[in-house]
Amino acid sequence: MDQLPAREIECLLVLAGELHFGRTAARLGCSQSRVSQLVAALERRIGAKLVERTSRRVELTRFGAEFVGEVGPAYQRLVGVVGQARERARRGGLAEVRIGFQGTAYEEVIEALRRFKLHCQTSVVVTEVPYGSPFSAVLDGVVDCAVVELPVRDERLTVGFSFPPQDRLLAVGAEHPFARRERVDIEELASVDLIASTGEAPGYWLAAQVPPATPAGSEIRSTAGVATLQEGLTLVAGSEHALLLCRPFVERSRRGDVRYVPVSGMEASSQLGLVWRTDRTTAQLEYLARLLAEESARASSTG
Amino acid sequence: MDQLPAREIECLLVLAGELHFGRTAARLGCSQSRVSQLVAALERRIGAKLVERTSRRVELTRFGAEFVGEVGPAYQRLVGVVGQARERARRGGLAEVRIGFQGTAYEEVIEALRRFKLHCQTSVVVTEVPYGSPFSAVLDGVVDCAVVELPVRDERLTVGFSFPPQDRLLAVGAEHPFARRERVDIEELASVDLIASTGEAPGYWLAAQVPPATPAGSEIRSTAGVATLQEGLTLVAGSEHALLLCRPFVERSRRGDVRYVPVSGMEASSQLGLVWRTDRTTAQLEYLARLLAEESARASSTG
DNA sequence: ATGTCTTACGGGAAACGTAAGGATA
DNA sequence: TATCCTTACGTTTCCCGTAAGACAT
Repeated sequence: MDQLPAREIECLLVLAGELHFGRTAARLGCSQSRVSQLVAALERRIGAKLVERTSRRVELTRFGAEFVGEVGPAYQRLVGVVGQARERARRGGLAEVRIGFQGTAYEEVIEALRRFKLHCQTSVVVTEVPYGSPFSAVLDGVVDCAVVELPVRDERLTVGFSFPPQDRLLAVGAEHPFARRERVDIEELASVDLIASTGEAPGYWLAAQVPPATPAGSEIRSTAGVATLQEGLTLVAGSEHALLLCRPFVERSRRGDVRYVPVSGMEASSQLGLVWRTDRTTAQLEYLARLLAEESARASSTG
Repeated sequence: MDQLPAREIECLLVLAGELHFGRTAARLGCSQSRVSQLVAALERRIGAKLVERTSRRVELTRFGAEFVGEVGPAYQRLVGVVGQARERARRGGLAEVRIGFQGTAYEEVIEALRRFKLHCQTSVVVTEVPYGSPFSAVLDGVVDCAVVELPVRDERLTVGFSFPPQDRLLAVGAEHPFARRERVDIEELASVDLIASTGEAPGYWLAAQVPPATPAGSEIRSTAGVATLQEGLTLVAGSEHALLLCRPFVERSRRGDVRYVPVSGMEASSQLGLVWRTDRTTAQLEYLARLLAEESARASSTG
């Protein structure tokens, strides 16, 4: 099987419209004889006369007309696809951007995505990434970027934007000793059993989410692990375990059988950020980061 | 706008499947370095990295994967269309054959068409051509061939097959002097007013359908013309005009207000034939002619 | 005679392979 | 070191334009 004769097809399609070798040559930007050669070559390749031509008249054969009718759309489609790809590349973007989220998305993120889709003319696919493995999906290329809990210390990952830090609350069951407290001190965490995340997250990240010790050095117990925060809440509701949560998540998932207690000394200890693979940095992702920054600034000034 | 990079696209598609330059080169029948060059050229042309490659690992970029997903189907479709055209050309046929009929088609013609469609894998479009202009549609290329009344004396037209000659009957109104006759002699046509065909048919053809004189030399009047035979019958029914018809047509269109009288001396004077443009003779049309011959022979032997 | 398509032919670009280079495991 | 992709460079192909030829009006 030999090569697709793109030039010859292009030539035939133009000739089918012009029915004149000279004008066809002009539109193609080549010599008239070249048109003759191309058409002849295509006819040889196909094995049938496509164009009926005397020195005075040019018209398509019935076979040629049929061929043009079939090849034309297919050819135009292929040209269009390549052209669109060029265009997208010029604007540095993908046609479909897949974004992962840990838990749920802020309102300002939703608004940023709306503007992003509009401006970049891309479709956005939102996926939830496991709470315990925030980076795997990004590193594996399952998503193009993700909004995840920081910190990220990985050469392969870039943090395009960091949201303002948020407070952390301690979630405990209604029967828990801390359930009625207005506030607990961070050193008091030594007396609870914190729920950890199970997953492929690196140690430094897990330690940031579930501190292994208080600032004073007392060890913090952790005998249970969960894959998602919802699982964690369910576990909290019916046990002595406790769970550290950021404020935005708490506001989105209050439930009656769980109490949320501020922790003194942990103010502004939770921070979300937009992360992507460093080797897949694109203008498009950087633009998304900028949009998030704008929307975040707007939200903090009006809210 | 420059050329469609068919080779580069083909190469990328194979590489997307193999994820290995060496195997891709083997499948393409070219050198490994050529694969590298082609991919690099395509990336330069598109303006984006399509393939992530180290000396140890080859994988598509997200952008590349998207591009392959779009280009692949379009490319395969175009290749397929060209290939199908080649195949059709090899078997010498059209994908859609348009056949014209004067009046209606015989049963044996229908059967021949059925076999034709099956064997040549073509679709058949049946059109009615004006009775008075049987050749125009063929010459203009509106139909690829036509079953029409002979004779045809035209260099530009080929008669692929002639049906057996059929008798002609004289159609007259119920009140016409000949209405109750068992038979009329051809010389008696001098006393009727024959309906002629209006259209672009050549003189010799019109004369054959509506003789201007009897064999003995008496002139035959003709003061009215119609475009179709149905019009002619309607005219006959309510006037003194008469109309010459072939027997198959009479059998298919009897009406109560018209009488059909055999004409002595005009036996076997009507003949249908399959006609096409000489300069568009194809094996496919010749095959259709052969099928008609077979079916015609079968019909005359069994009927 | 003029406009139009085809054929012949030569120059030059680019398609391609070989071989050397460089990176990774 | 072995594998595998890239780069450099020379060869060959064939792309393409010029010019002459053929044909119809």
